[in-house]
Amino acid sequence: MSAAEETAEPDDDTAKPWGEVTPEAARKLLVAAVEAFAERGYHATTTRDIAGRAGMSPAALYIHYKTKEELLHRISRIGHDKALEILQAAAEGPGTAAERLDGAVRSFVRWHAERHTTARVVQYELDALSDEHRAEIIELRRRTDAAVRRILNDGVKAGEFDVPDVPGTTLAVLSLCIDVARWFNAQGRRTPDEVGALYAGLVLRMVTAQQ
Amino acid sequence: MSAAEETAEPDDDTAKPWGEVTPEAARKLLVAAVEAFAERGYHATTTRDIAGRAGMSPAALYIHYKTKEELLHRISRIGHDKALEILQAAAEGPGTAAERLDGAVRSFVRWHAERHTTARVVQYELDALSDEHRAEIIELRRRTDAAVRRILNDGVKAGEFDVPDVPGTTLAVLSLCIDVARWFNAQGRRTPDEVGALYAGLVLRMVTAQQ
DNA sequence: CGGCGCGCTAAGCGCTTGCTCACCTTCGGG
DNA sequence: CCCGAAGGTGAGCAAGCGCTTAGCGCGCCG
Repeated sequence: MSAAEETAEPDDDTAKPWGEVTPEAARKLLVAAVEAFAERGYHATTTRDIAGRAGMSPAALYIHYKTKEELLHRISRIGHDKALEILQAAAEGPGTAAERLDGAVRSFVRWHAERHTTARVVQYELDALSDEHRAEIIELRRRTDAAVRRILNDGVKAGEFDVPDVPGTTLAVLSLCIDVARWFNAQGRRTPDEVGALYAGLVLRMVTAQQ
Repeated sequence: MSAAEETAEPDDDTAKPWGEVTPEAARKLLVAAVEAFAERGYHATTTRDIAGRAGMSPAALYIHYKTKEELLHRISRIGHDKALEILQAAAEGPGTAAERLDGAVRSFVRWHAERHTTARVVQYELDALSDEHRAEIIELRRRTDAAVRRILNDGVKAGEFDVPDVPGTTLAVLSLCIDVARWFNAQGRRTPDEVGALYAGLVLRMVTAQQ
């Protein structure tokens, strides 16, 4: 398994979204599950539906995953890892706090728009996870929150931002970005880039001193 | 049925949330369904669970509602009516655009926080509705959107606001408010009033000219 | 005070669910 | 050239699902 992973290029997870899921059949099943969960929700999706979308028999699912919940966990875990990676890269990057916040919101929103099927599963199907799996994911979300809070704190310290309630504003910024997954429609008028630019501008106004 | 409704005071739907659902047993079932749908989601909730929470047998549900989906529709319809009422009252009220926007966000957020179980069902279980019922609800949401957009347009016309993209900003404002239903926790540190005040302040910064 | 109708229940029907199991194919190594 | 592991299938099991139906208790009207 790790030998197969090494044959892939190291950075192709942006180009090929589920490149880290290694047996071909397991990836096909996982992609099918993402689509189905995003469309109908976890509980309304049957294992027969997932297998059918992947062009396989229902039993094939259980060769690669122990349960339907394990499939959801794999999706949620990989998605949260990606989300955290995006925000931490923005938080630890160069530039002023304003520039980093702009980049963070822009890329986080773009991810929620471009990959809104995945994001929908990642953000709205937490309750369906088992207790242990949910706890693991919640820890990742805590770190996501911390990355944004760090940018805001930096900006306040540098005098760039005027933010009376940093934790509350962190919540609002993440909230705004995450909700994109709920309403974004690929057939709609706005491209992911446009939404990212719009939202980054709005967030910067929220934190900038009013004069 | 209308005779029974007339015996209630005209304005008690704020004090007694589901006062408009008239046979006592039907209301108990609906309240139980709201709790169950909010906790587990529509598809993961069984009719036995709803009836059990209401202290009745599973069959009792079908005396008052034709199907489980009809229950969801009743909840969604009443909830959307209430949400629209809140925003239209704010939009058509007196005061400057800034004052009306402040009031709109404050009361809309407060509703999503205080009644976050109901709001969660209303905002996140649209997909489970039948096609006709979903179309009816989407029309209500269009009007909700229009109420906020009207405030923003008024503010721009009056020179109070600097909003380059009114439809996009309308989306963002509603998005911010709606997402409260996802994360709000009654055991958390913030009261609905505090969140409403915080969010109203952030939204005003989003639309106010920067100078 | 008899009986009628309404609100409710116990039991269960037909179906779908997540998941299993016996079996089949394919294919690289001795 | 056969063999065993890996990956797949068809059929089906037990459990749980939404919903129905036959019948029960009880308040109300003649």
